[in-house]
Amino acid sequence: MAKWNSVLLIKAADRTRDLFNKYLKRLNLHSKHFGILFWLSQQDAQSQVELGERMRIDRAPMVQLIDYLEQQGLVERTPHPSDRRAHAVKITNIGREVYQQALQIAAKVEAEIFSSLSQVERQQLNVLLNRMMQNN
Amino acid sequence: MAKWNSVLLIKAADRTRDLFNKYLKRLNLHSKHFGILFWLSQQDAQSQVELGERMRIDRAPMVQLIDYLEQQGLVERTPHPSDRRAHAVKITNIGREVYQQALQIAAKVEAEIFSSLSQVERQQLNVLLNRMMQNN
DNA sequence: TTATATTGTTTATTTTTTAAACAATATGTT
DNA sequence: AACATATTGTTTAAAAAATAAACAATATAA
Repeated sequence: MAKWNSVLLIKAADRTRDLFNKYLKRLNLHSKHFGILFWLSQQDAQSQVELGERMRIDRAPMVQLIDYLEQQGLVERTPHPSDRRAHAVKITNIGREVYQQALQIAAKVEAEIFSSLSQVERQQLNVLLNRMMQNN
Repeated sequence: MAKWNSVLLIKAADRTRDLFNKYLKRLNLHSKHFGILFWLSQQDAQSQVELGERMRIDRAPMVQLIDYLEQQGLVERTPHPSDRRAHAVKITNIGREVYQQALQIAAKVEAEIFSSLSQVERQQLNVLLNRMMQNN
């Protein structure tokens, strides 16, 4: 009986997201919020549309997510240097601190979710997933 | 810069599900419907709660999903042999046919999603994901 | 027997998504 | 320059989905 990678992939991801969301509640955050902080920590001062493209979130719901993070003081909307329509969303110092805590949670989730895999296997998985996601 | 397996996993799964849903529209199905047919083809005559447990879907929305599949003639509710509260949901002959077509779509999705991985790597991924999902 | 739990269902509530419209600005074309 | 078209962020409305609560029927446990 063949086991479909796509089925397994979706199942594993659902479980991971659920667990992550469960733990993130302690920081009053959702995995989508984490995603934004993640991408901003990769590259600061992105527009809302840019963030949405990376996260496959439409700009309409993105407004609320940024609203929430801004309200929590974790990011701020600043004028975009080259496009007056857009905002350059920046992570704040507090945002960086909270993101560090979120990273610890992420580490905990990883430890839990991938507990049945050895370090080498986790690295293997990383290589495979990275390759899959290469084109965008 | 560390890439988190959990982040990659969720992203890969989202992309996979989106693509699968896109193709499944041709059969007027959703990936959740496919999931039900998948599990019924693994083991027929399961109760709605059983199916829901496997798929992490509450019994309330499960009612509608089964309604839809029944309406399409792909499954039928039959009396449960040992529990008069429950239904034994069975896949029909038509359901089996449509499921075969859905499998072809799944194969196409797999081919597309995992195109950057070799056969050996796909097998590797399969082993890793299976191990992760082992406990339940 | 009685109390408690479970299955399937319906209804209502809440949350999310998606779509549509808008002003401001940007880009592309003539 | 002038014009048409596209894009960004936002709000609002509409649609879809998830969650919760309640219920009858039946099952299980005390």
